[in-house]
Amino acid sequence: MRTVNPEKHAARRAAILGAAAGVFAERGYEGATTAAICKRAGVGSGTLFHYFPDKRTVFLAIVADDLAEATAALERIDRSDPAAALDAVLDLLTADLGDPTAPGLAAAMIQLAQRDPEFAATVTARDESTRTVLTDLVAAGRESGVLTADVEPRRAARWIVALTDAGYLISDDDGFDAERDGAELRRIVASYLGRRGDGAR
Amino acid sequence: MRTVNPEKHAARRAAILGAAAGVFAERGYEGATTAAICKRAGVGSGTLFHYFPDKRTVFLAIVADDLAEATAALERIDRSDPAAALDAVLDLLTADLGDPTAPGLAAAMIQLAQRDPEFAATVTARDESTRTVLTDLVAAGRESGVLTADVEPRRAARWIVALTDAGYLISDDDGFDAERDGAELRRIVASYLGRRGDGAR
DNA sequence: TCATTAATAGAGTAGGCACTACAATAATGA
DNA sequence: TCATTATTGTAGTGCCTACTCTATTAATGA
Repeated sequence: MRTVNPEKHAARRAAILGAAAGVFAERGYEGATTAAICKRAGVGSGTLFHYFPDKRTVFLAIVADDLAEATAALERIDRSDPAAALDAVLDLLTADLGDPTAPGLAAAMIQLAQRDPEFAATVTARDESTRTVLTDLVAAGRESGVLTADVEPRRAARWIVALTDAGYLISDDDGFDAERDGAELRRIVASYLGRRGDGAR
Repeated sequence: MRTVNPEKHAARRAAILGAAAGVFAERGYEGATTAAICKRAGVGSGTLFHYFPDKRTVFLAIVADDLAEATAALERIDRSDPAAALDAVLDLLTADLGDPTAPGLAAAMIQLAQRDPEFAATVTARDESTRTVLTDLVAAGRESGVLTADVEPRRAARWIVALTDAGYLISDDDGFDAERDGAELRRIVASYLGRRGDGAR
């Protein structure tokens, strides 16, 4: 007999997904070849297709894993103080601003979401969980008086997410600085929401 | 003898580019097949490659044409009043927010720019002309006192462009409304720049 | 009208792609 | 140790791709 070793399996799987994320980021979904993914992961094509039925599922797994991680991180946030919680969410959203693969990966996701409804749903779900939390926080912040701007919480939440996405899009520009531009992003959000007291943070 | 008819040539060329833009938007750069472009444009593959040497050049032409158009529109703006000029630039930047192909096209551009330096330069040039104008306007606005926020003009210009780009990326979301969300975008920019008087516009 | 040649379509081609078939290896339980 | 089977690599395979070749059409100038 022989049973599966779940740790080894998970490790190999993660290695493949990591390599795949890099290739997808550099070449887009269609441009990424399974051969390139195999090479970077250091496995044969037989191995790749032993772990995943097809290329599409590989990409889906990347997003699904990230969704699970992001959701878990969101749930760990203490929401008793809206202002502090808002900062914490922004920390999460801007955490990977220095990651050079981020813009390419985001572009690849948008691209596939364009014509793959199931994939689109996964991506939407990822944004949705963040938006829901932000919507609540903005509403609570306005009620408690910390946020003074007259905004619709739901719409504001969407734009805050969009704003951080924008950060990833320009993060491969010359002159982009993860720290300084991260601070700028917070300043934009703070002024948008009419945050009282600390202008930037 | 027979000479080229520049009008007919330009018309056919434009028809091909229009069809190509749609296909690139829907399927991404690699996912777009020349066959699909030909079919949508209603021409044979021989015709396509009579007008363009290869697929990459087709995409490059789309961006280059758009760059020329955008630059011309920017130059037409009266820059004597910084506040009004800022509004005019924002009008230009948000003009196509209702275009359903915009997010896909933007994603395809990011994707190809990732690994094609010449293409990346063209895209950068497109953003750069807008950024330069915005940088000047923000600086002028601060000097004249219309803009009260303590921002670096250059960095602010970059973020304003990024913000509008983000608008295009979320413009295929459920609940997105070109007019309302366009207004929201202006509100964000206005508060960010500390625009005096009219909060939204 | 007629020679010239731009414009066009469509069949064809070489190469690259996702994915498979299969043989070989090695980790497990007994 | 040995049987079992999860795991792996390699050598395909058929399909689809960007692009080419060539024959045909039709617009122009003389």
